[in-house]
Amino acid sequence: MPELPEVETIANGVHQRVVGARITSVWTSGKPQTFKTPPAALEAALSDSTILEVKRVGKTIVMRVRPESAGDAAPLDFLIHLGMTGRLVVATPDVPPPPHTHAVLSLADGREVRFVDPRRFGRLSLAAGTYTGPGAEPTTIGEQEFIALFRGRKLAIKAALLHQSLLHGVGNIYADESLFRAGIRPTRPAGRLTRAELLRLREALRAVLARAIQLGGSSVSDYVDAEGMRGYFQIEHAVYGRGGQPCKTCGTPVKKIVVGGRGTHYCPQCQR
DNA sequence: CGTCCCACCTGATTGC
DNA sequence: TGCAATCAGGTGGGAC
Repeated sequence: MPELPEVETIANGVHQRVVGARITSVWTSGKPQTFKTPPAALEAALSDSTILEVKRVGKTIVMRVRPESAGDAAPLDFLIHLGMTGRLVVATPDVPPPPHTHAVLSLADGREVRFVDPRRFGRLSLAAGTYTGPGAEPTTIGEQEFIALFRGRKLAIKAALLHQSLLHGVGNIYADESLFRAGIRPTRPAGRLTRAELLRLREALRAVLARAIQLGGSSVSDYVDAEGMRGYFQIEHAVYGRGGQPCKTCGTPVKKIVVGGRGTHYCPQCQR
């Protein structure tokens, strides 16, 4: 479900609500697929800890906690990956937990942080040290570093943008939207793009992500932030989800194809 | 190692 | 209306 702008919106919203709160106990559904760290270990590590910070790294929500019990215990990173349908919501116990709730952190003030995930593609785990993610941050990466990511690569630029060990945080929507804004066809081999095209792509990506964060992300079906609010960037989508409809720039029908197994949208006129 | 493709799940929508 | 097929914002592992 969520890509960088959606994950950032959720992380910021949860941070505002729970920073400084103390986790008193943890409940888990025990569904094995959801837990990269065994549920019992998660419950033990997070119970009686204080939430120092909630932030985004790539598409992962990082909840940094300090264990209370063991005096000078080092802070710990609790990682929440939302997969396609995951949600992280702050609620009060009088609101019944929705179906597919897989983890609940009970806070000392009575509120709960709930992880809900119908398709169970999401993952919960503890990081060994400070989590830095698998790749580079698309919002802050420099020009030379960006260009170097794609050198010599034969895969389609669209597929390369989705490769999290290169750039983390970019998903299907923002790959398509940034390629449109840069005027680059998604099927082009990544290593064949010119320096000028890659610089355009870097700028397009930064602009698209910044604008999407500003609008609270894209709500394509059921994505909501920590407060249950929808995002509004989908209104500004130029190509994603617009197959067959006229290009907003030139009127040519937007094409929908499959690249790297993912639905891919582009304008055959504007993107070369 | 780089790349491709499919499995992993549930639910909403489309099509017959 | 009813039921089956198709599709979905993501990853990770196996095959080549």
